[in-house]
Amino acid sequence: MAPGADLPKVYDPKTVESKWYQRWEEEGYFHAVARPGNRRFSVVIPPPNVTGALHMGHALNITLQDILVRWRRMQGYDTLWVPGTDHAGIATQIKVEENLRKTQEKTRHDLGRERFLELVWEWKDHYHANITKQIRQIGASVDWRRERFTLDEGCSHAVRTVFVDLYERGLIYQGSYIVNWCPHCHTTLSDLEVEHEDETGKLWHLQYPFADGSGYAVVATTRPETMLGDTAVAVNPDDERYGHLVGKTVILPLLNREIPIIADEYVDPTFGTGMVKVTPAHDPNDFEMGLRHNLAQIRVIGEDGTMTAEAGPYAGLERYTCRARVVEDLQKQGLLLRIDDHDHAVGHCYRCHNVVEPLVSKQWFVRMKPLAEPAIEAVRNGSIRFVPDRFAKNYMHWMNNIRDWCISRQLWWGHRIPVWTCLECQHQFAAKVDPTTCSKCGSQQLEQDPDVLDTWFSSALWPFSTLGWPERTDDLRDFYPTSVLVTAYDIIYFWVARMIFSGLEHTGRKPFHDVLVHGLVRDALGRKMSKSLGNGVDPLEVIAECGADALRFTLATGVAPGNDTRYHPERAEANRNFVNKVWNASRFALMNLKDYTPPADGLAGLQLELMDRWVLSRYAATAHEVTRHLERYDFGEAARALYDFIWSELCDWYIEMAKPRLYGHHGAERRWCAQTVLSYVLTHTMELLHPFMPFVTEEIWQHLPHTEPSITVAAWPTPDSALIDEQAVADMTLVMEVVRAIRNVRSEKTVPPDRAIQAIVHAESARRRILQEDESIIISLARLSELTLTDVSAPKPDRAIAVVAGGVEVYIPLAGMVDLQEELERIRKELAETQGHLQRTRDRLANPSFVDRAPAKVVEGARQQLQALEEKERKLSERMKELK
RNA sequence: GGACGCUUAGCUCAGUUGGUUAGAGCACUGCCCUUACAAGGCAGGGGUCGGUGGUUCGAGUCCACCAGCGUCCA
Repeated sequence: MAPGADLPKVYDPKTVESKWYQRWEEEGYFHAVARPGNRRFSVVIPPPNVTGALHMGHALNITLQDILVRWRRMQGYDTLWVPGTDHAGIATQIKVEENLRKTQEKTRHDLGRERFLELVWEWKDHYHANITKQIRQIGASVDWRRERFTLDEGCSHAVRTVFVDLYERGLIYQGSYIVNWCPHCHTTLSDLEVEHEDETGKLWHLQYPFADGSGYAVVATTRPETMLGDTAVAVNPDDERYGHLVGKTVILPLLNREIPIIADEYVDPTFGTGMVKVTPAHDPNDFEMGLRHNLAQIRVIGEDGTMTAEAGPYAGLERYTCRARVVEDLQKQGLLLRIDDHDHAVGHCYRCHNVVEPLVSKQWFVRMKPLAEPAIEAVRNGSIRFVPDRFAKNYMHWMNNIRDWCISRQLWWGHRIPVWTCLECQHQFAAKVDPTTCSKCGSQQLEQDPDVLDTWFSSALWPFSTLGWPERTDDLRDFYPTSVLVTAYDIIYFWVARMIFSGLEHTGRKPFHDVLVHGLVRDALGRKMSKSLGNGVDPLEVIAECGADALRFTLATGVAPGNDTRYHPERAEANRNFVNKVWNASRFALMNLKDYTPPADGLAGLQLELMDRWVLSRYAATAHEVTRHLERYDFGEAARALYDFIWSELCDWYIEMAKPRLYGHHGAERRWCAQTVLSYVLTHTMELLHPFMPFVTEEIWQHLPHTEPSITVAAWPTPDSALIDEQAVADMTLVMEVVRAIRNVRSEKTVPPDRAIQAIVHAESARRRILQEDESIIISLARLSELTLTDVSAPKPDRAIAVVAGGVEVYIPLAGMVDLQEELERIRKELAETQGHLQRTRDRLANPSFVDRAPAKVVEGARQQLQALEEKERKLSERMKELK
């Protein structure tokens, strides 16, 4: 497009965003190609739930990744960002089941496994289109040609391979252990999937009569219904109160079962009475105790949350109804000693939030200890780096205390466990390919395990399964290990830890170099966004209102590394305004670049003026700063540097200063020079801003002189350090200070903006020369009718307001507006401030320790400051005398 | 019980290896629809950085303890 095409006055994100994303995708800019010998940058997206909708957390996660990916792509890396989605076993199955119940009043069992799964796949296809569209709307520069799904053929193959390998090496085993059971979702959960919440409950003190009739053992419990499954009473072996009881038996009330009193270290003598009931089938600790003492496991609560036949007269009762009945019956029998209030942690299902029931069940587990060791080492020795590093501590703690991972789920939606049992010879074996005959006896009577794997089992393989593992693909060779994994801290254990040990175990290499951890997006009140609270903010709504660029910038600037952030609509609006500012500055530039032809040799050979050298220096410094911050994953700081440069320097000063030249008031040559600098700075600033705001920057950049077809593949700016010009910055500061001083006086005296006033500046020759060069700038920016520059020795004007700025005296004769008393007061105040500051600086420099020990640069800075302050004080004092 | 985080302007938050007079957005005050932008411009008010003690020439920044809030783990 030709430079200078007319642009609308207000930026409209909608048309621009859809247009460019489509173009980028069509042109294949996001498609990664590994060029021999080139640097690589690869990322796999944390796969969102395929049937979910993107929330603010995803938007943040995707934005941060996209900033990194776009930046590295521009830096020339072969950049791959693998997109994809997760089948999310429980969450998805629940949704489809609910829908089935609502629309057809059927359960999955009515349909049968095969038909039900067909339905889930349809459901998945429908929602998949939705979520990938959302990822596009945020602007994610992912390689759609490499999109993956955790249940697709390749991922499934990887899952099979891993499972069979671990199975055959004895690292996957089946066993009856106590597991977390969700009676609502009808499946086991891993320890991680249980959320503990403190609840106010009761502590019931129950009396179990000794079998010999010598009295009662008093036990305290928070779950009296489990007493039906008690198989012992335990005391601490060191508890002198009860030592003599060990070996005796009690009669379990209600069921009249005789159970032993045992001694076990686990019992806390200070809890309750120091005697506890032991229910090995329904409590993790009791389970362990049961194993140590060879106690029977009597399962009295069933998988649907009702009491089993073992509960005798209570069989069939719902667990809480049973609790009430047990308490009532014990009370009737006089065996309920008392009830205390008691706060305790209760486990809830992280999906449906019902109370989880610990029960003994036959499940599949991964033996974790051997897998954890290399995973611990990789983080310990820095091979894998957490950013911020404090998260490594959490990881280590969890890994060091890791327990075996229950991986079987009683669901249909997921990777079915690839284990078959021969109905003839009972041989059990795992297989990568569905077998038709028993590997031992050849029988065709095979039965596959009905359960599926924990969704996280497949997610754990994501960084390499998506690249083609276990095949030795080019992608695996070129892009694995991935560069960085970007994720929120709430899934470090669920996901990051499991990817690390899986990667190390199965590929022999770490899955990624860095783990960039970010926080959660909360609502304006600091609450976690959730469906039940209804406080979630839909990122797409924000995009509709403010544009994707504004949303991205809001998310990028609102975060400190690893910390949670609150979403405030006002901030998105503020950034929408920033996008509009960028738009309008560019619009102005383009209006003044209509007939512009850039020089062949860049900036060389231009007659650069002070303002040019200044803005180029500030631009170069900004470019270095942005790059430095990105290298440290400091998105917020990088964005802030750009925001400040663009708004406070480029817009507020450079563009304003350059206007007379751009309007041609100073001839064609000076106009062309200003055009060149403006075009250069704007173009490269758009490039720096592009990772944060991909859409608006592309739209603007396309209107500016360019060679590459798209800003997405433009080179990341690495400005020549020679552009850094400290002298220009210092000189420009003087000009700006003089302008500000005059504006300040105008404002205080409420001089109407359209009234031009006079100013007389007394300055020594060096400063006078600088001001002389930019005389016209000062005149236009401060709205002067006349600017007189004279030597400090010249007589001071009468009846003028005087201010000291940047080491020069500025006099503004305002006939009839100068109030002597007011003027004296103002100067007195400023003098006092100056003297205070001066005193502090003198004190510092008078301190030999400071002069000796502080870096030379700091001391030199203080000396210069002292000089400036002394000069200012002198001038103010003189003025004071004159007025008196 | 253990670990971690937070506490900075009225509100929400930044503050990169300790270094001048601590920043931003929103809100607030005054002037202005000046031909890029009123989703804007110019000028301004406002905080001593939760508390105490310490290290240091120098602490919002490092250390210790305390308080409040929050999160994770057990």
